Amino acid sequence: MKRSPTPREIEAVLRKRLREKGYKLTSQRLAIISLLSKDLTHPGAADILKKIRKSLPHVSVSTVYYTLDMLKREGLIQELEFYDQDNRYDINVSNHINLICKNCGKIEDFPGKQPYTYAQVRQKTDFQPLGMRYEYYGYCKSCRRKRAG
Amino acid sequence: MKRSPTPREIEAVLRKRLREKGYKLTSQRLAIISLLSKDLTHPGAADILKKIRKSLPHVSVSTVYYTLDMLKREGLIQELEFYDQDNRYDINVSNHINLICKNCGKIEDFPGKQPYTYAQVRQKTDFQPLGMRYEYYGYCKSCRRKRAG
DNA sequence: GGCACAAATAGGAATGGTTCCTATTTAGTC
DNA sequence: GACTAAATAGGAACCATTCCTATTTGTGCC
Repeated sequence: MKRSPTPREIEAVLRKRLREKGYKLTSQRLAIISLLSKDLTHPGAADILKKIRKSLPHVSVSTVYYTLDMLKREGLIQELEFYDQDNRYDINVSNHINLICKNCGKIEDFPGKQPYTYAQVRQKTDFQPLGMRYEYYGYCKSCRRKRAG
Repeated sequence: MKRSPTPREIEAVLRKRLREKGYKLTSQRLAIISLLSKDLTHPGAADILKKIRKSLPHVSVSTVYYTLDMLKREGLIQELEFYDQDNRYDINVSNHINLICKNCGKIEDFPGKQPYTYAQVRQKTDFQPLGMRYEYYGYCKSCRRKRAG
């Protein structure tokens, strides 16, 4: 059984990939990849900005977007768009199912596999998938508990 | 085997529901539900505005959004948010899978069933789903053909 | 260590889909 | 036809994201 990589290992891989591709390892970029390696709550651009400004107070909004866009283009992170919420960013580039709480905004990963493979979709419809999103909207355990009283 | 309702039947149901709930049947609303009953391409707000202005030239942007919001709140249509595209509106409120072409923007329905029921998700994770979205992004048949030459 | 240069950043302006505001208009009812 | 609450038109406001550009910074080289 293959264990999943630690935050430190994930971060090291990202640093290596960026260096290999000739990207400069600026303090802003290192802060962003370090954050995304550890924070698995799929933070949005505003969250990321707020958090990295704790160590780098003058980071600009445009730098965060520019960096996220670069990481996305390089396939190192995944950008997720959600219903009634800002975009979120996820270090997990594999396809998976998200459970999105309409009350607290938390996003969990669903422990189930992709139900139709790209090949199955292609075969059935002649549509060639390159990406997918699968999301459930509702209320998470703790928000249901609060509502019940 | 139950046949699917005709556009005329869908429209009649929407009119009936609105009247029952005490909504006024204005010319703008009738134009919008008539369009959504016939147009199964999941049009966006801008499309809808453009099309209904052919018969009602002074319809405002805000009316279109206000009406779509009302239909959505009443559960008569479904609002869909997409990656890199404006919102779209769909008369089909049942859960289904969309195939979205990254080239021409066309959205097809995938002829497969919902892979995890709400009950299954609830049971597995303690998360209570109320809605879902399942989408594949890629290239449709005709766009692949064009690209091949 | 210091230099040169392209790449990256900060800060602010611009964008554009959507929402908000409110005076005017209208569908439904009697 | 008149009344009234609901709906509409038009434009302003909003706000996440993108664009613009002068300044700063990492990297490679000496």
